[in-house]
Amino acid sequence: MTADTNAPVVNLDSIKQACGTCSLGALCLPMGLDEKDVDELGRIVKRNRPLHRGDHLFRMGDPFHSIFVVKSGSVKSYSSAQDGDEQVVGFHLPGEMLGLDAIDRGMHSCSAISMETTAVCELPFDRLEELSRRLPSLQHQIFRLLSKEINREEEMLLVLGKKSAEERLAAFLFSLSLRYKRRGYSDREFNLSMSRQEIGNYLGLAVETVSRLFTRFHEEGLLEAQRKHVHILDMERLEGMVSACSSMVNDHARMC
Amino acid sequence: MTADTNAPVVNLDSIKQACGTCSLGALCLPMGLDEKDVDELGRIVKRNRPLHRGDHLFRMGDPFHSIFVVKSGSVKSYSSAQDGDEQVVGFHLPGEMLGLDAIDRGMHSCSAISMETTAVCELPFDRLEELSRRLPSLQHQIFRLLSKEINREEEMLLVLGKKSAEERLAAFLFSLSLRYKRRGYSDREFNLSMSRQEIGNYLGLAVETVSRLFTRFHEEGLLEAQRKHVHILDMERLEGMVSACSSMVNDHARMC
DNA sequence: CGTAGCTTTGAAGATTTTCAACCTTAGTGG
DNA sequence: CCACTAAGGTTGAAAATCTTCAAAGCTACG
Repeated sequence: MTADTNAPVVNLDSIKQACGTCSLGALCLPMGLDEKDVDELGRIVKRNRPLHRGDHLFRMGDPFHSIFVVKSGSVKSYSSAQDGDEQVVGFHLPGEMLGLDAIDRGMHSCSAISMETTAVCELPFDRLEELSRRLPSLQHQIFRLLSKEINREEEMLLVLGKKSAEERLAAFLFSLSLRYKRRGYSDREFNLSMSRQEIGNYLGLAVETVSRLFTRFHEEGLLEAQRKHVHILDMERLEGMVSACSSMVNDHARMC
Repeated sequence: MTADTNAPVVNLDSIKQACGTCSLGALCLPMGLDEKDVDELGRIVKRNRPLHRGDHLFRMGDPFHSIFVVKSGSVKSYSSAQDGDEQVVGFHLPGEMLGLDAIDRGMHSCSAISMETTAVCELPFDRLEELSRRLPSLQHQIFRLLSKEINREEEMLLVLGKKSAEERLAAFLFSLSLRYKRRGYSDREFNLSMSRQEIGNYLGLAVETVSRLFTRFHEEGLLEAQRKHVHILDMERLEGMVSACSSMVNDHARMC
């Protein structure tokens, strides 16, 4: 099993090109900003030291200062009920943003934990807010970003409210596939950074159900799955299982 | 059965007072805006003719121009999967906002339909955006609004992902109660504007399950329910059933 | 006053969870 | 380098929850 299954298939330049105006390392920048604006935005970005697996980016109740963009690795955001078990709110892959739900109350309403070695950019929100006053296109971009996150969660409501266990897992895998593809990774072969338990906590299913579904998908020739490593064999059928519904094709808020 | 169970218990003035800077009829205005700003905001608000039961405010796919605030009545927003059955995304009561999910793609990603005679204010988003460039506190308010909607939906994810049918209905009723209370209506007695089917489509349950739960709640002395009319008898126990989880206490984005 | 549309109720069925046990793998320390 | 261990993953059987199907009751409205 190769260790770098998730390595880019296309080179960074072509991603940048596809994104329009990208810089700031892995951070995708809003389109519609000129070079000077991008510079200004670049100046407020903080680069933090990398997080290790299990490190918290923030915890529920922490005061809100910044939103974060995943540069590499992956982050899980989750809220936990009194009884201890967690509802995973989202898995954040490189290029995706988190912390947007904290703007309202000025504190984080869910926790975020690194699922592997992860690098993030930190965007202090007060600076971003101030900058967006002067840059209309940035303001618009942030409105869109927030709206995008609302959309993603509305799709998730549809999945949790209407879909069977099978459809949920299919939608989840298809969504992951799409998100990797968009970033130039393989859409057919990747390593999950989350456990079966965490997938269950995301999809509202018991671990055992998730495990059984992986087994069934395997038996049906839909995919090969050895623990974290997933190889999708029949993408069309997978898509068919998903697009019976409107799906889960959105990734998290991204700047482009 | 009185027709005006949902009539305000306190008078309008005291609601205004509680809201801070309220005007524009039933529309609550952002706090932190001075009178001049409020005037400016007031000038961009369009007042539409009232909607009748069954009128669409917008449909999925419609181009996005405005966000809406419910002044009186109630609106259901829903997305429908290919197979026809709908997932209710939210019920919008007076003072609550809808249409925020359309900003990202420039078109509505769900439909909104009036559940009874309803009055709404229309806020053209381009004007709002332009105005918020000049009014930092308005900009901040809109960021918060969008974030609040993300929060509400994250709570809903927790409900759909982790809660039993009983807990879901309890959370729903408790949430309604709280939202009515905040606006000066009775929190113990109100008329539902949605059918059992629509409640089911919101909570991810079959109609029959919803109906049976109402019956059970009635038998247990939790409430009296005659079709649309609900009288909560044991608020503490209801709250207990809900706060076992973190609940569904948020209403939709509101300006104050 | 009749009818259509909601609501309720019962019984059977399906899906998913729970409980319990066992298997596999990665990591640890001898 | 190997054995051990803990954590994660899988599997089976029983149980619970919820849905589906079918039918009947109620009520609002024309």
